[in-house]
Amino acid sequence: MEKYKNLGLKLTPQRLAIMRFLEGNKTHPSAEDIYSSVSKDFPTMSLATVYNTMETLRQRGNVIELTIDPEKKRFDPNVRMHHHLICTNCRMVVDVDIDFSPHLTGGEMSDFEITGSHIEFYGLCPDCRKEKNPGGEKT
Amino acid sequence: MEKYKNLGLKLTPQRLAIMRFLEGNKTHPSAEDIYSSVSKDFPTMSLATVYNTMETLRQRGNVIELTIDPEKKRFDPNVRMHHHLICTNCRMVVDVDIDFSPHLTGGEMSDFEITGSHIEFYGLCPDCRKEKNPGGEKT
DNA sequence: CTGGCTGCAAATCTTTTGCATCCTG
DNA sequence: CAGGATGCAAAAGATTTGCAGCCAG
Repeated sequence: MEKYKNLGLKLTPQRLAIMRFLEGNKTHPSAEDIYSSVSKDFPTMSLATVYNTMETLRQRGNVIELTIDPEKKRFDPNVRMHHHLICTNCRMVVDVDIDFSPHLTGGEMSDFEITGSHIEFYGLCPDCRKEKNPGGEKT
Repeated sequence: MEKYKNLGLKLTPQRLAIMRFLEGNKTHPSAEDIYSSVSKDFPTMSLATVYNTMETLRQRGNVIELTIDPEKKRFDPNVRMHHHLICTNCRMVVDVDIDFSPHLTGGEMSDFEITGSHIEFYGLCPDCRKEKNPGGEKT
């Protein structure tokens, strides 16, 4: 938790619990995921606090807000530049650590000031392949 | 509109209006965008009909549902493989027609059956650059 | 004619907000 | 002690759904 001490943010038990849950977490949880997990240890935890804390952490650059799920926001404590592989069947998300430095030239693109990029790979995860469940619509 | 005739879907005036609006549309509109535009000509148009129609068109592969906006779904009538450049300030979205065929090997990734990919480029569009409005939070 | 489509309103789900109380620094 | 954080509930948006009436095929 040391890493959070000099960020100028008030360290409440709730925040520590959320940070502990996120530490090294590779599941790309939604606010609801975080809430249901953390509230086991903190029955008084409120979903609003999760949203508040995640927004605070996002502003401080401690988490990234992912838009990979049309139903809800997901969060990623891995703030290093990386990409994602998403199972279109069960919505599991895996980090992809390839390096990709695009060159965009031509037309409207050249007038943009490009600040970043993110690749979404889609596919079927091992478990869903076994299920032989093609035509993978969401849910 | 010929292109929609043999799809086995009932061609109502509302659907035709939506399809006409989408034809060649590069603005990546949300359901609300479609609704407010189309309802000018069809005052009886309902937002629910827009959602219904878009879901139908999506299932038929006539539009793609984009998850590039955390606030709402957006739709893209361009179903060819392409990518997007998104202004982090005004949320304008531009098509990017580069070809990118990734090779994912190693670890969990190699066990996936990869079916597609999509790159999101982030940046500031020409107009927002002029505004000299960095620190581009949404809205 | 008939089944699918529309439009309205209510319901659902996610996320945000107001506010009184609490607690870290 | 003060100001930010919490937690509850209500509000705000986006999207979905139920259902009676309508209309394209």
